[in-house]
Amino acid sequence: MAPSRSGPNLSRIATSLGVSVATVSNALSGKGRVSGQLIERIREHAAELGYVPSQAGRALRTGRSGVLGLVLPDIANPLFPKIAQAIEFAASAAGYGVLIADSRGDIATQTEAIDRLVERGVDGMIVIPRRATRISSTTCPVAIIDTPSTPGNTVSADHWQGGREIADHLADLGHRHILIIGNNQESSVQNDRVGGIRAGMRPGMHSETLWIDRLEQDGGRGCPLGLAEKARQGFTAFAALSDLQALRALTELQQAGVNVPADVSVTGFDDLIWSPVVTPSLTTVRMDMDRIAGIAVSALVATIRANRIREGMLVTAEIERVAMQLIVRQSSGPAKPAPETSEPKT
Amino acid sequence: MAPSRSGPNLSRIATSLGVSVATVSNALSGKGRVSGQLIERIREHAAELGYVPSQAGRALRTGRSGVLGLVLPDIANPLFPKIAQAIEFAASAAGYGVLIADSRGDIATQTEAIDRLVERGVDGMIVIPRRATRISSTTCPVAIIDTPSTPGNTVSADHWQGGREIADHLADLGHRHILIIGNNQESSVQNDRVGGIRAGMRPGMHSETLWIDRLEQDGGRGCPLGLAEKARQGFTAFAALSDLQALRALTELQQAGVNVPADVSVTGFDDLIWSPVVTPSLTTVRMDMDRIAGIAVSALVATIRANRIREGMLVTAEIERVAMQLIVRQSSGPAKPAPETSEPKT
DNA sequence: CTGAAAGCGCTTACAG
DNA sequence: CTGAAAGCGCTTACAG
Repeated sequence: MAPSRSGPNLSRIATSLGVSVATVSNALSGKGRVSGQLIERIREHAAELGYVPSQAGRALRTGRSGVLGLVLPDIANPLFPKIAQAIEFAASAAGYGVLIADSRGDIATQTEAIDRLVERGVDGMIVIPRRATRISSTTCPVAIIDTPSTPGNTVSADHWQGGREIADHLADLGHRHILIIGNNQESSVQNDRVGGIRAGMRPGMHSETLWIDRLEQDGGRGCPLGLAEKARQGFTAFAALSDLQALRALTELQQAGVNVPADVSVTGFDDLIWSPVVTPSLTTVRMDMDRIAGIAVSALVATIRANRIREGMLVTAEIERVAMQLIVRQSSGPAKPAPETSEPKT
Repeated sequence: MAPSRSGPNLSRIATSLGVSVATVSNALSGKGRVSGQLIERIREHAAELGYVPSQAGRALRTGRSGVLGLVLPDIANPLFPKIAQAIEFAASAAGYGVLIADSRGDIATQTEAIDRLVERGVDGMIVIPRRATRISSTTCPVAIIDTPSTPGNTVSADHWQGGREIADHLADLGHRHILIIGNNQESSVQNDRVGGIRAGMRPGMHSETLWIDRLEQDGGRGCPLGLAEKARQGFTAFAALSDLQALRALTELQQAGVNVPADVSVTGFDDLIWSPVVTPSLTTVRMDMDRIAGIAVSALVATIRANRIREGMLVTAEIERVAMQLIVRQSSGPAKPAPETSEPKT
């Protein structure tokens, strides 16, 4: 015999009330024609019994699980918790549960994670892909959150425009020599940001990009990036491609006795949790996670509602770009007039 | 008619192979007695067809969903992503999916989230409760991750012992006047940590606790904690109750021209992502998330496997405490001999 | 070793 | 307005 559930089911409510299960189902869902009075009685009784509908039964019957999958590369990376939260908000507002799968930054794991989600019967999924992965067609609708430079049905922040915001801000403050600090030349997000910053250079401005190998300091022993030296060479603004790198830059400069923002400005990207907490608080650029998550989830939900499941379905035909917003805090300020040499040595 | 799935089901494999669904099911699961040869044929054919078992059907039949719920207060809080990741690892290694529910720090939402997870048919759940919440008994096994000071079946890091590690470390370095910095007097985690630090004070040592109202700086305009002044008063060590506060302290001191670790030491808790990244890298105390998650998940899985679902079942009779580990980095060093006054003014 | 049958809980045409 | 019945896909005793 199949095991029965702990709680009451439709049939128990039905017999206990002397009506049919169909009527109970209709009354509870408000779908079939049931007299107002009976609806009342049934709902009351169901609540009394603490009836909880079985998702398994419903899913089997309707072919819908009411669950969305979320695949991300590494939730411990400080950028993703916010987006995961925004997706959970949006999904749960739309009545969906969220099944997470952390692909641990690994492509094979990502593929496997996607398969597992399909097995679990998700109605659709949102994938934040590992760097430049193409998602092989799956058996359910997929929305991708990535860079605009990724081809396909993607929603994303406009990282390039975010870069322009930074460039404009620094230009307005009179900075002419900008050191861009990144840690991953393969990242399309970082490349888009660099592209935006460069495109925002005005006549007489000049930028140079420093790629850091390792963000952590080796064994805690410290291996400075030589930023104080860069400041001496004439760079007055340090534009990091993420707040984590901005933090690295900010603290190294402070430790070296370079004052931020009096001597040099530091900016970041992403408005991560510590940005408003550090001294000086960090000027950065924020993406509207709620908006991005909302677009992805509602595109997904619309597809699920409209169509039956089809092979490798993608939910957005066009790429959606969501504007990033500049947050000016204390770490950026007017450029100091160049000291002796106006042209930094390279 | 009920909608049929996109992919093949047992019945299709069965007819296509001229055997019964029971045999196919047995062959695939390896349970009933099926001849080796037939098993081979069936599995091959299933793979060829790209058969994916329906979780809905299985769940309905077995009463198990193969999914665990994870309820947490705020996944954007930097402490939780790591634990969420560890839980996802452990669960997925045990063959379970993880449905997340972010309670947004709100107790009502937390209750609702738990109900929703039950509706979705999770086999068990892990709750990281909002501050000092008691979990009302639910219809499925529950494991709680919290402080040891929480009563009930809880697994947790030993925050008190973590505090002792910090106190011992600072004492060994010769520090006598310790300023403890916290931001939440209601938090049992922070109180346990304070308790541990205080308990580790040696004769001649003295500590004072500073509770910060707001971690962020108001509107980015800056509202210093007055730590430089505290340093002048004779405090040589600043023990923050979390790395975020440590970061606040570290950058404020640096900005004020106080050198860390030459002038004063700064320590944190939790080994968050930026701890090894800042200059100087941060001495902190780490909890073994993998261990905690492993204990919670395996206790849950064992309960699920052993018993049928019962009302408000709790999975661990005893509180499990997992030791925290001191990570010494550059932000802590030998105490400077006290300047003029050895007794700090309070 | 293999198959026929029941049943998990639900929803949805359809008949009354 | 209400009910009887079919069926979603699976697993598990049970019979052969």
